[in-house]
Amino acid sequence: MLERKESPLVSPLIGEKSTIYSYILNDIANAVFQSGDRLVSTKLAEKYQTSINPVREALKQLQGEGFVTVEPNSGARVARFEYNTLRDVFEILQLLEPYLMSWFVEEHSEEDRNEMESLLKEMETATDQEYRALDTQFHWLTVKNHYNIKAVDLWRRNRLILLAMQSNVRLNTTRIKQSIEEHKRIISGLKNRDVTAVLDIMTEHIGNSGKYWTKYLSRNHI
Amino acid sequence: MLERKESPLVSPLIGEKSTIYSYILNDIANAVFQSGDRLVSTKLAEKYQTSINPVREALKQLQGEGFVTVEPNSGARVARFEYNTLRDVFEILQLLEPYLMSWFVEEHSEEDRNEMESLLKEMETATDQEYRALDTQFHWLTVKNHYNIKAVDLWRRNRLILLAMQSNVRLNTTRIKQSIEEHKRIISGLKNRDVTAVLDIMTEHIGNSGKYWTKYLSRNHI
DNA sequence: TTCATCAAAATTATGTGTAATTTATAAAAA
DNA sequence: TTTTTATAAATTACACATAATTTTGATGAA
Repeated sequence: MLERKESPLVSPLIGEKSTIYSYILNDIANAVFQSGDRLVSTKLAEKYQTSINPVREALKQLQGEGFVTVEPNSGARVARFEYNTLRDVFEILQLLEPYLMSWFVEEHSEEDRNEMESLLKEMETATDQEYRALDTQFHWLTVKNHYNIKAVDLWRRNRLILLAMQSNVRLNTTRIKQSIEEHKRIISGLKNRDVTAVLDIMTEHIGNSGKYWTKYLSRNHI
Repeated sequence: MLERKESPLVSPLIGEKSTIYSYILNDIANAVFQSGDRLVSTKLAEKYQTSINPVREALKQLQGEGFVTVEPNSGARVARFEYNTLRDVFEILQLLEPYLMSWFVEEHSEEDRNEMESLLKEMETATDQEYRALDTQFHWLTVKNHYNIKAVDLWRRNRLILLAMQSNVRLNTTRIKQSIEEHKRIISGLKNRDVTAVLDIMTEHIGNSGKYWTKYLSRNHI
């Protein structure tokens, strides 16, 4: 189709790579197209060197997945990611993560844990952009093999919305340090296969993250 | 577009009525199109008296929502609803229902409760087809006004999948009686605004329903 | 200035036609 | 008989064209 700068940030969460669908989703997740932006099919067709029909179909699919809203006779927009959305997404993740995680605690391999630890090492020296990518990889590792494909997909989509909302914003150092600490505790809980301990940390982890972002958003009147 | 027999069964869960999208979704939810059936765009265009582009777009949206699978260069099919799907759907509902319900316990009006009681009355004399419709209405009442739109939508979609899987099958009388009893207990819990009691009954209710259907499916090797 | 009105431009919605691809069918070879 | 291969039919994918609708912007009246 067209030259596209790679978006390594989101890659694990977006499967197929070379479709208009994934181009647009990448651009949404990386805030190239931001909350509320109009997605004009003719413009997109030009951008991706194709005709409008494939674009419209991609937009319809993204509408079905909740990333795009389509107003009849008025066109498509990036879904509005604002305060309420963030709250809703976090609350859904707070239901999903423990469910997905409890399976992982029992079933994960030592290999998984090693991979997590190497991710954690990278986190310690990462910039905030890199940190978000690593954090995503870390959690993706804990959900991607779960038997409930629908739940995994759900998690993935909500996580992408978070990424889209956050990619404009810098993480502060305190929150990163706190977050790394929480990841460490998760790993040690996994080592002991201690389900309740891990779930406790997880809920705390998501809760803290949620608090951080809702505070951020309310401070900035989004 | 075209004459369509109404599908009162699913109506509350499918919003807009006169689009190709909702026609197809209705037909899926009512098992006119069944699990795995091919959805040939030319045929559908003919059926709904339109061209293939709108059909393709509707199918793409349904793909995004998980009702349809699309294999490139091979076409669309109704998503496969089988044993694993049922398990996954029930497990997701088991996460969602308590979350949505706990809000309803606190916030519902007396009017809501009256409506639920009149639904319950109808249930006592309903055929199994009618029973499913009433049951759906009953639960829809408890979730539709929740502030978390994403969660509500999620519930709605999973519920539709259940309907699609079950619309072929007769409910037995014992299960209906048991189910009515559970509904009664839910209402009385609501009256007392007793969150924990209602949630307990809910988990039991979903659990029983899940058990019934997984048993049914495994017995019939689906 | 502010509001209402109307025409032009932009954009969406969808119908039609064609190339590319896959699937189905049947004949030929093992 | 079974497998392979070739051909025809069906179907998808997409470019293009046109109709319908909305948005924009200019003009004139209050």
